[in-house]
Amino acid sequence: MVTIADVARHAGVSSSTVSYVLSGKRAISEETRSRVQSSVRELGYHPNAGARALAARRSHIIALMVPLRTDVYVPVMMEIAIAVTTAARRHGYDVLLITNDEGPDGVRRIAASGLADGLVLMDVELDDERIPVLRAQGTQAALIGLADDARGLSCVDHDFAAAGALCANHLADLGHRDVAFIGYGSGVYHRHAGYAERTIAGFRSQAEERGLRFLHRTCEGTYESTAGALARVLADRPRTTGFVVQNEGAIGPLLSLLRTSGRTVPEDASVVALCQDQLAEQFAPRLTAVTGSAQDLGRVAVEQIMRRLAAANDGGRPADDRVLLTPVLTVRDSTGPAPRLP
Amino acid sequence: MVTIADVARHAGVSSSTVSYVLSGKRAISEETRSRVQSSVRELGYHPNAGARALAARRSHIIALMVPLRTDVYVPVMMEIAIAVTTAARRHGYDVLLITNDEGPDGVRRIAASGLADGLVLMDVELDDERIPVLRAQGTQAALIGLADDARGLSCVDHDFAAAGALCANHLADLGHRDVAFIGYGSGVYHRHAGYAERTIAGFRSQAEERGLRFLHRTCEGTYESTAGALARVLADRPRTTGFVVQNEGAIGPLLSLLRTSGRTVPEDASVVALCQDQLAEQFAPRLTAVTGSAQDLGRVAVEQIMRRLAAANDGGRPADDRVLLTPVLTVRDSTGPAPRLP
DNA sequence: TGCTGTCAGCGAAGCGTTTCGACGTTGGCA
DNA sequence: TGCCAACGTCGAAACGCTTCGCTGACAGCA
Repeated sequence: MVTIADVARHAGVSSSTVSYVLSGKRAISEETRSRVQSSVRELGYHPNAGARALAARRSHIIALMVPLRTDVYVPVMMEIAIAVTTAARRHGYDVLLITNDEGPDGVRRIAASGLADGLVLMDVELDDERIPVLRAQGTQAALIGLADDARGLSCVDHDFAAAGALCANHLADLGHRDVAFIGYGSGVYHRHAGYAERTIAGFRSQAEERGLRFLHRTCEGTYESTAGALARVLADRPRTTGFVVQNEGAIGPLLSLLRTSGRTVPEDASVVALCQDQLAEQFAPRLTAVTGSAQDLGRVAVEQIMRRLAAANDGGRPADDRVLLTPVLTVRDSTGPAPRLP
Repeated sequence: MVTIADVARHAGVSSSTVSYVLSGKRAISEETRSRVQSSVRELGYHPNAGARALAARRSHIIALMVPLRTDVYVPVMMEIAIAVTTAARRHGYDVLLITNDEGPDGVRRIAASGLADGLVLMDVELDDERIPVLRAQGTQAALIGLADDARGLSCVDHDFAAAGALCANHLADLGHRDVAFIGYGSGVYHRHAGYAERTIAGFRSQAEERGLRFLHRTCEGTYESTAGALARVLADRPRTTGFVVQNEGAIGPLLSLLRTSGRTVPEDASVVALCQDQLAEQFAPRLTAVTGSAQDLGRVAVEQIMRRLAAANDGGRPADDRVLLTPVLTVRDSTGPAPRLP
């Protein structure tokens, strides 16, 4: 194992000088710097992470807490996780993966052991029990998702209300009057997942503003469940011509079911999906969809943590901020003018 | 911050005694043990990770290197990642997430800095350039996937050859004579991804044994690409009645296309998917599918690393092992007896 | 009674960094 | 020419833990 002392000896300087060359925290003559740097390269020196963390009281690790749940679209989670990792590396940080099932104790463990300098929390509930722990430990954290009380924290999320509103507007613009919103399973709403509630709220208020009549139906994302939801919609409002789906698992079934029931998309029924573009492109017809960038979510969360860390290090109190990413509606082949109904 | 010295003072013992209570590496009287343990609880002590790593020369972290690529089914990657994390926690380990784009340098960095005690590599290519680095650094590692030369490493993977064979057998049993294999995009085969090659190989040899005539077509997983692949199959072998799909993105399109072309599944055409059960259940009709457990993959990899770590710690040379998980074929509604063709 | 062995616990020496204060050396300025 | 500040470098003290060797105390045995 190559240590800083080996590098120092090789370069003919003291180990503190090597440390300063590497950290850039003090002025070093150009000549010494380059000599040290070539010794580092030549010996293949990598600072010992444990020793560094101990001495500097910074682990250069941020923890990412991911849900075990699979009722949300998994590729999005993965995309966020990878974006967090990539962004963190750009700041010289590594990412520790923690699962949600460790709960508040997990947060305590990570914070108290100094394993991580900061925490990114995914799948945050409106009233999340990890948040008080975070505050108590004084850990720097960024939430992906919005919490009721985010004092002392940073948040970033898609603007789901705007996304819902975009859907309502688009269908209204096309002349639809009766529309249905096929959402997540009831469990998602019961645990007050912010993204689900905010989407519906945004959709609802815009729908009302535009004079749309609408139904909201929960759906577990299976074929049967989708069939049930659709059947209830058509039973209650046979004249429904516009559909908004916020449940990746329900998209395929919904398209099949509409076809089976003799409705052609987009001539007889329009479908707007709230999902990633990549997924929207996979269906036939391609889906008009509302999306936000999952990567941006991860990237922004990391930047928020880095800002907080820097502020805390300068003795300041990190400013709380709250970023909402604007969603985009991409018109494809699954939406069209409302049909004339008999 | 609570240190081991605080706990020692609180319990009226020396800090080495606290350490021994926590690690169990020396005999401690029952009375002392319980006194220390309650001090630990009362003070909320968590050992400082950096100090522990420095002194014990063990970080209690394993690194997981995940692909950035998205041409493999992402939920499977996530499932593996979560299984690795969960399994590692059961052994008192945490998981560091590294992305593939760091390549061999990433491996070097992690190993040389002592950040992780072991490494789990996903998406291993047959001739992977990270492997020599692993060997050179003497890092304990487990590969998910099979490499050409795995000396000094442990491997675990699905038995893809057996999976391919299962598909061929199933279709042959049902009386199909002309079958098609819709695979991944050509890039996957060009980089010699083991899972893709081994599936085809297993399928091919069993198909030959059973006297099946078959075609292999690559497919990018989009609607167009699937349409192209299917069109070529039907042009070359119009009597094809059996389909094997190993490409999650192609499943939905394939089913739609078969329907559009006037073929009912399973009466006119049978479809076997190589995909997770969860996905297979989402389609209509539900798909007969061949699967292995992604969770087991992660769990086994962690156990392999733990074994290697334990062996290395006892001064021994860790035994290389290579585990192949047996896949399972679940018959659902997408396969049936071959139709009588005119 | 003295010797040996076991058991519990203690003290101190690291582990490899970072960082603070100190110390020559220069150069600029009066 | 003398003084001071800035610069570049060094030495040493942490950082909080693990672990090795040692020491009493006590029991068993001859």
